[in-house]
Amino acid sequence: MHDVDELTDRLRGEGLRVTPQRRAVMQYLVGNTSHPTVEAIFDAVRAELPSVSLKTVYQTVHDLDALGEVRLLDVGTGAVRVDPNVEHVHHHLVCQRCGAVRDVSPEVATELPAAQRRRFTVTSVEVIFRGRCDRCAP
Amino acid sequence: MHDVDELTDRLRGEGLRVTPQRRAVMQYLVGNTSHPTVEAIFDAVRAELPSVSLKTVYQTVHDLDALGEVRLLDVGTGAVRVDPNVEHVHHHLVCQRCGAVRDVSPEVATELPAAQRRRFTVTSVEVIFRGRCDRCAP
DNA sequence: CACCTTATCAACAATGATTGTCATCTACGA
DNA sequence: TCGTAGATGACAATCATTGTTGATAAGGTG
Ligand SMILES: [Mn+2]
Ligand SMILES: [Mn+2]
Ligand SMILES: [Zn+2]
Ligand SMILES: [Zn+2]
Repeated sequence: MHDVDELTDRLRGEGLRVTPQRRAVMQYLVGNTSHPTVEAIFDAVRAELPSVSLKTVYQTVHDLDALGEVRLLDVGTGAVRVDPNVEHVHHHLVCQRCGAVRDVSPEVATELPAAQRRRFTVTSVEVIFRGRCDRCAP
Repeated sequence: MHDVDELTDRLRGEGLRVTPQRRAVMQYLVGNTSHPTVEAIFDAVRAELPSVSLKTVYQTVHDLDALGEVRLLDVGTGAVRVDPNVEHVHHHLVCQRCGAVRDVSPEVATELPAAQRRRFTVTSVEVIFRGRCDRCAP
């Protein structure tokens, strides 16, 4: 994800307007590695802008997704997770107790077996390791 | 997944009762490779038993899941998919156009990189290949 | 085989995440 | 500065799923 200034330019370049709400969402996401839910972003932004609505956060997150500045992940924790790390291909660790999501480098080989490669055009591969994070280990 | 007779025994063994509705759900799932949604099972069963309720199908599917006779997959298509193939470890192809889900043999190496293996206890790995199935290819 | 207990049934309401509607407001290019 | 496309926020609606409940029926027991 780019920094807020560049994101501002990109939004305007698409004919979209840059509002304090959008700026606050972007600021919160830049460099964030926690894979927050929309709700979590909402709570963070509300600390600055108490009147912001959840709908606006959804809106902004979707616009950033359309620009390719974030990715929206469904890792099975109930709500979509927002991932600003779009620069590096990577996979995810999901703690099934606390819901924490962490990045995994893509050393894992994820080629579709040749037999099926002819009958399916793969556009993306998602690998999710589920288990317990160190803080939640028994 | 076992056959209907064995499933019947297993349910009774758990003190659960075997009803025509449950039998119909099980019959539909045995050998089914389509990864149906609960709604799809509901529609199929309703053809035989018009009075069956969606809740009952959810109920049955959850009981079968608790028995380990099916697995409930969230592959990001909106509704849970029911997978009676619990015998073989495998991963999934998901067509992003029609929602079809197909099995992939687990030839893919899915070991967590050593660096992170110490800080996370993996209990399951899910690999989802997304793209276009042959019927939906442009 | 009839009884009794208790799980199941089906209708209905409720949930939680997300999206749609719409009247009002505002950013920003002209 | 102005006009307007676009954003905002309050609110209702959606969709998959779960909770509740009175009525029903399975099946172990005698
Ligand atoms: Mn990530
Ligand atoms: Mn499968
Ligand atoms: Zn954890
Ligand atoms: Zn398809």
